[in-house]
Amino acid sequence: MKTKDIILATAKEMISEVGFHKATTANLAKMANISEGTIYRHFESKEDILLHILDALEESFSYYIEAIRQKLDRDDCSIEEIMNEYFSFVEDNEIDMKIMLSTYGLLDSSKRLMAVFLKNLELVLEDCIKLGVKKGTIRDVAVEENATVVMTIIFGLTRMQLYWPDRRDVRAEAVEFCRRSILN
Amino acid sequence: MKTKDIILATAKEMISEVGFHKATTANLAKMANISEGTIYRHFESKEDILLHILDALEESFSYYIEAIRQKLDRDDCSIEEIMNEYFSFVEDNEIDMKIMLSTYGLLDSSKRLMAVFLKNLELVLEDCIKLGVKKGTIRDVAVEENATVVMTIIFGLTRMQLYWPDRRDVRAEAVEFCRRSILN
Amino acid sequence: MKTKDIILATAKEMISEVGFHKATTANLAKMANISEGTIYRHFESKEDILLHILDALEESFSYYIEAIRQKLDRDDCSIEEIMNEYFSFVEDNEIDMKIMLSTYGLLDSSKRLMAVFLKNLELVLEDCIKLGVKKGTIRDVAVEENATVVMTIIFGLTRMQLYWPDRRDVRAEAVEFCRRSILN
Amino acid sequence: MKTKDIILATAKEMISEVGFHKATTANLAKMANISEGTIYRHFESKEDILLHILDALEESFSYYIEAIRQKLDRDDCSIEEIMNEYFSFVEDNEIDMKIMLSTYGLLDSSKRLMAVFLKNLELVLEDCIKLGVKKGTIRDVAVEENATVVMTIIFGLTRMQLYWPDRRDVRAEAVEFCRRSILN
DNA sequence: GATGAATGAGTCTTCATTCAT
DNA sequence: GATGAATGAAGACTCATTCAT
Repeated sequence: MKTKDIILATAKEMISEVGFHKATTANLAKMANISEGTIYRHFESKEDILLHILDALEESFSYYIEAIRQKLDRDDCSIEEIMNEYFSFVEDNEIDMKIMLSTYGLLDSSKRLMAVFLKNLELVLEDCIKLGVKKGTIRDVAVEENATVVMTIIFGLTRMQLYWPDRRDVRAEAVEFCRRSILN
Repeated sequence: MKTKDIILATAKEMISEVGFHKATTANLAKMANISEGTIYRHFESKEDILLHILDALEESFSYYIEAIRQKLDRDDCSIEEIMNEYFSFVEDNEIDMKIMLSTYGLLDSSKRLMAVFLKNLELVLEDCIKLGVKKGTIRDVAVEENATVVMTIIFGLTRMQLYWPDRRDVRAEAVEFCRRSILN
Repeated sequence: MKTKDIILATAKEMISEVGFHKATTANLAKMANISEGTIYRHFESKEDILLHILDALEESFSYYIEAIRQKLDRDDCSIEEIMNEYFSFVEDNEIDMKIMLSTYGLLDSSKRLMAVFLKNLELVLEDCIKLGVKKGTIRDVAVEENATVVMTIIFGLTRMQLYWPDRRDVRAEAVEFCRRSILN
Repeated sequence: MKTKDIILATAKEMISEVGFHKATTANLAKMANISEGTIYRHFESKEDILLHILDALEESFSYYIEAIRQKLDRDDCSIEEIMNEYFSFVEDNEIDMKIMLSTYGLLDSSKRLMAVFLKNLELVLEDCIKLGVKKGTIRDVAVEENATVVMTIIFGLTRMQLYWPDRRDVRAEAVEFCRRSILN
């Protein structure tokens, strides 16, 4: 494992656990078993580390969205699929997601990325609902508003899952909840 | 207005706007038109200020819960009422809510208070659903799981509302969404 | 003596002796018997200290120039007087002058101030020579060019005096040198 | 061009442009298209590079002085010749001269070399004036003091020329100025 | 000879907290 | 109660130098 990746991995762990501010360069260096100076050989600044983490997450997310889009194009995608795949995505990117959520307000990039998440999730849900309404599998509800509601539910659920892992996992019930509400 | 309240009010504004870390005691003193030393005559530490803010919020929340409970006792409370009243509560305590949400992860007290919010909201929803099921106004769904789902929706929605005020307000649609899902 | 003045005085001494770079905030604090933090209560940055020193020097210089100008207005000023008074000025502001000369190249303000010195000295010499030529006490030489030459001599001499105090003091001979060259 | 010479040439350029402190080994390596480690294969330290530059300048200067000395021995040298040849010397060694002048105060070697410049210039001027006085071409002035004055003028002029290249060039007028003052 | 990653001491700066007045 | 100057520990970052390859 390259030093840069060690730094990145250690930083991910630290930031997700104690937050960006308490993840100091001194602690990071100690935990990664490198010197503080080495951090700056691989990253321009402490913020730059965060940027790299967020960039990687953005790329991962774009793949998820791309996969959903392809299914939508093949007319082969349901709300529950979007939800479940997103739940999987979050599980696979747990640490990065926590970092994005916890650095919102600290960094423009973080806020921007979160907007990308919200917008894209909303758009695929819109398209999916539109399709469902046309096919008759989904009730004739206001498309945009309901897409936003479902997006909000998804987002709220994953946040709960990430930050309160001890709580009852209701993702499956949430899917059912949505099905009952908008499926014919 | 007493000095202590001036400090509290100024701190609220600053913390909700720039976050706990960037709200320095120096800035706080300047904005409150007092000296830095005075802060420490009224509070033990910077963290202590936050604690006071959270305590006040907890008290406000307890009134809200109490009101709901009384309605429940009179058998006079619906899911939408709980939701709408909570939305009102959040609107009335916008700044404090933002502070709680943004200091989660920084302070144990903050996390504890949030657990109080989640738990209480969940409990009243549970009772409300139980009652509804008994009365036949609500479908025969798993009570606890659905209470958790609705709670998650409510919580996700208010966070969205607080942090993305520019986004479409879908609180009314969300209420409808829930009604369709669990009402008979 | 106020803390700010203690810092300023200590900084002057240190910078003039070891240079701006080696005059670290840690050393400054130690030598001034204060903590490093105190420096930043009185100055915005290390550079800001230097700026204060240069500003004070600029003000002192403006008084010197003003005095010369008044003499010129009264038609009561000779080249040797300008030279001797400037030598006195430099002696009185020895440390500050050394700082200006040694921070040239580090700071725009320093370069700017030096330009002020050169220009003003040059201008009063020009006026003085012009007057002398008119009165017939000075030979009919190119005014501007000779003013520049004399200014350069003065400036070179004072630098030598400041940085090589062990060298033979030839300020008096330099005055004579100039008199022989341009006086009738 | 050998690696050592590339380093030397690049260092000269950098140091004269941005100063010794801002000319970091990292930048130097980058600009010279070598690795940082290579610098230390050819020089003991960053300071050592400066030493080499100064040594080379000292050697060049010794040739200039040697040439003047030979003319003096042939009784074939005037003050203006010494001045003009020195001006040429400085023009030919502009960068090195700037480095010496700007590192004075940073390095003992630099100060020592400057003393060599001053002393040698002074000595040849002394001998030249002595000769002139004997031959009757120069007035009967105090030899040593006037040598020092002329040396100071020369040194001040070249510094001005190097650091304020935009200023009016008065080297020719300065020569005239000196001629008027001490020539018969 | 050359590389370039790694080092760690040192730099400026910030900020919650204390205390004499 | 109030002040505000002083503190000092800790923060992010820099850079000359080393060393295994």
